[in-house]
Amino acid sequence: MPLAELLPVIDVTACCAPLTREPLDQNNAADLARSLKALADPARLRLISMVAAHEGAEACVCDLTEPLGLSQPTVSHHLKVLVDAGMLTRSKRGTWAYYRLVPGALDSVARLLVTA
Amino acid sequence: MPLAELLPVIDVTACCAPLTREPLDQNNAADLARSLKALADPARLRLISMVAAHEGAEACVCDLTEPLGLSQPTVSHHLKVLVDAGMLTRSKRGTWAYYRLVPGALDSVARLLVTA
DNA sequence: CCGGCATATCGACGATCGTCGATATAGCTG
DNA sequence: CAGCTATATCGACGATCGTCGATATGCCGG
Repeated sequence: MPLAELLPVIDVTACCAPLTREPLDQNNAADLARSLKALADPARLRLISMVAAHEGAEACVCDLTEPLGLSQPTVSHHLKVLVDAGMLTRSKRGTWAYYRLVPGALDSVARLLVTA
Repeated sequence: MPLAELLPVIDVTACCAPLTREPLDQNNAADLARSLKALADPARLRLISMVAAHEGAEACVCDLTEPLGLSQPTVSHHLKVLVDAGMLTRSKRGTWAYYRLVPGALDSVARLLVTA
């Protein structure tokens, strides 16, 4: 299963009950797994937290490459994975591409995991 | 990075602030990524929800193989991944191995994702 | 002690991932 | 227009993953 098969941008918001509430069917399991897979990488987690922490709650690739310690193509790749997963938005202004958290995206995933 | 490098059983409970609160350092990012990676598979998500939904909140491999539609070795493998990640416990009684949710394990992960 | 069952481990396979350097694209500056 | 800079895409590589069938382990009933 490729990280985000064909469709770009998953709507993480639209889903079901927490996974401990009732048995997950195959489709819901695949959707949630896709979201989790996008998050399940140290570089991407750090990117998310760096974007959130950056002034104005947005950051461009140039802000992220050096502190992350990975090459520019790799950073762009991870950002694309996060955008395709619906976790970040990309807005290009001039030469720069600015990334922001999608409000509620992380929370939707968290809500599906929580047991209470 | 192998799914759970050498140490069995991660203590998911002991960690830091939500990832949007402050920038994650490399170690915390790696730990959280390891937990998420364990969850980021449709079969494993369904196993968790099936265990939670099963009577007595526990289930043995024999209960899970057929509804999941995967071979017995594959199911055992996924269960081991979840045990090593600290999400499930295994207790052997006679010929059977019973798996249970670790209370709070999913919630700890969820707490790290939430932005509010 | 033997046969059968439940489970775990092993070894293999094809598929996917994370990373990089090289290159393409696009916008700004002069 | 020419050159620079920021970013994205491409193609490749080694590593990891999910799956399976075959086999090992461990337990129970006769």
